[in-house]
Amino acid sequence: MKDYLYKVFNDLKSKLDFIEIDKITFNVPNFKEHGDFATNYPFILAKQLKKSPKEIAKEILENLTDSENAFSCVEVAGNGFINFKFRKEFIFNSLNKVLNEGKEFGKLKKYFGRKALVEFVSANPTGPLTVGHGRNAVFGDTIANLLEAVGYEVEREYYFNNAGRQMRILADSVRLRYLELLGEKIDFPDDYYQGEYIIDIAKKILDEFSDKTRNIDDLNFFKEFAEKEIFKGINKTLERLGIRFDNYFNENSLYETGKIEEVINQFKTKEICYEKDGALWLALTKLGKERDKVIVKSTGEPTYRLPDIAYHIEKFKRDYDLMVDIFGADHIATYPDVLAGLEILGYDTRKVKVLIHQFVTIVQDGELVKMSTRKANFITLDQLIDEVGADVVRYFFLMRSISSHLNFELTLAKKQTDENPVFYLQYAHARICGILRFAIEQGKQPSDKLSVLGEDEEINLAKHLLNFPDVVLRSAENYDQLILITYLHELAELFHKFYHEHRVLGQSEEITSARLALCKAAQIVLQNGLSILGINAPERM
RNA sequence: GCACCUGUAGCUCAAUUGGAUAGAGCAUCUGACUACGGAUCAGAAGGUUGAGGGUUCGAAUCCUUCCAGGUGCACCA
Repeated sequence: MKDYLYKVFNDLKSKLDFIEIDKITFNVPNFKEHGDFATNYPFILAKQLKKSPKEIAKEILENLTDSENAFSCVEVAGNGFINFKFRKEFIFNSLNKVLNEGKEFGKLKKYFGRKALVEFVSANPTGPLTVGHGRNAVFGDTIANLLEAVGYEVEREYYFNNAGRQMRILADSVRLRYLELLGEKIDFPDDYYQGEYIIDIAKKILDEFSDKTRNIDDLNFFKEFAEKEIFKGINKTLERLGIRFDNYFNENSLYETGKIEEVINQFKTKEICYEKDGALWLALTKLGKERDKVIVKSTGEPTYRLPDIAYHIEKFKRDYDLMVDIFGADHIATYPDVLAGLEILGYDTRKVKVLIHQFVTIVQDGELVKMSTRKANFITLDQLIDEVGADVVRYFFLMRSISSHLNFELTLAKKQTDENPVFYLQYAHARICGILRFAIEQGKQPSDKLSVLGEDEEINLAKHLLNFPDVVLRSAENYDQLILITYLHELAELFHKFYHEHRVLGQSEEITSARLALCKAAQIVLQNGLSILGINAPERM
């Protein structure tokens, strides 16, 4: 429907030369008396044309040609809105597009031929994924799905660091637990990894090597073993949520291939860094930033900024049109430095999109569940999936805007009742499947003659279904999964209303067939939408 | 102290990015199947959008000053 509106306004350009298509927006009004779509375009033109919005609206209206006879009513309303109402025949005929395209309905070509990289999770292999990583993982995967839906060729990438102090402590934690299992009396340090999973890894070493590795004091052995085990666990958890990565990028490789050194040299050539107190500083104040930042410590080790910059340069070299980074709120202060560094070196940072999500807290029985990684009393993502299942986990992580804190209500998530919002969507789908199963038993078929329909609930549902591609587009372009979620919720609601008011089966042949087709279309859109969210559309519940 | 995020119905959150009368779910109260799944539907009640000021045809949204909560502010990542 929106396509048609843009087409109509495009035709208008030959008559009214002030029309600029990319400045026009159409939206679904809050009140149905205002029609199916409305535009505020006359208001936008008012200043430029020095006329009242109302006059402009009238002028547009007089020149509009409805070539396909799609509108039942077009009118100027309020002080200059233009409202459009579509004929039901146009709506129901358009619905055949949904049925014909099936799984492809909602897949767009707009960004076809462009490459996107989505980097997310990127947790270092020091322990199982936490609930916080869960939000990052599910959101990142959904953004990747959305970009795919609008035509991008998407790669999912996991960036990790398996060097440095953290990993040494991890390795030594495992070593000590292993020795403990061998009966040695160990004084386990407070600032080591306390988690149960460390003991599990130690047990695996014991199983595999018995006491042969007892006297190994090379931490590398323990490090590699632990890393392998932890990654295995992380991937298993992600797999349960339906998340798979195309690439794993090891930060260490940047050192091995001399990329870090390269970046330093480039900064030096640009004369944008200087030495002070034995450290190398990046002169960000020259770019109008508040303060300079250290890129190489006096110990000779780079700070995180350098590898992060080098990593992004590698991404640029791989020639993506879009690079999305997904971080938790704790990274808020770090990425501006990285972007500044890239800009100094002449990279177009508009291709980098940084999405920051706020933290997750677990609420149980109205009380905050306190979590601390050091004490290892955190809830792992795996435990969460055990408790409520993958679909609920995904939905709960997606149902809030990323800029808001997320209270994961465990008590609510566990409920298999109408209080749990994910079931509302899934139930609508299961219900449709029920009807379609029943129809097959009775030998009824959907037809393509939908325009025999005309009840309010049928029209409302049909119109909503046709908006799906536009919702996918808006959702992807705004990196906002909530637009899609809200849409699907409304869709389920409209279907339930329709279902309640009108029976599908047991009507006249042509009505039953047409309603079956409407159900089928609703099923397609629900499936396609849920699939972008990575949530199952069950046939039975 | 500085930067970023948040503040909307009793609770958890929306609001097509500056649009028309601020909407959902839960909780509360009323109602609705001898037929396709009642995990549903219809209705009631619930609001000075944290507070004040400003910008304009028009503000929950933008600017500004406060108030409250969260996160970060290292030669940690």
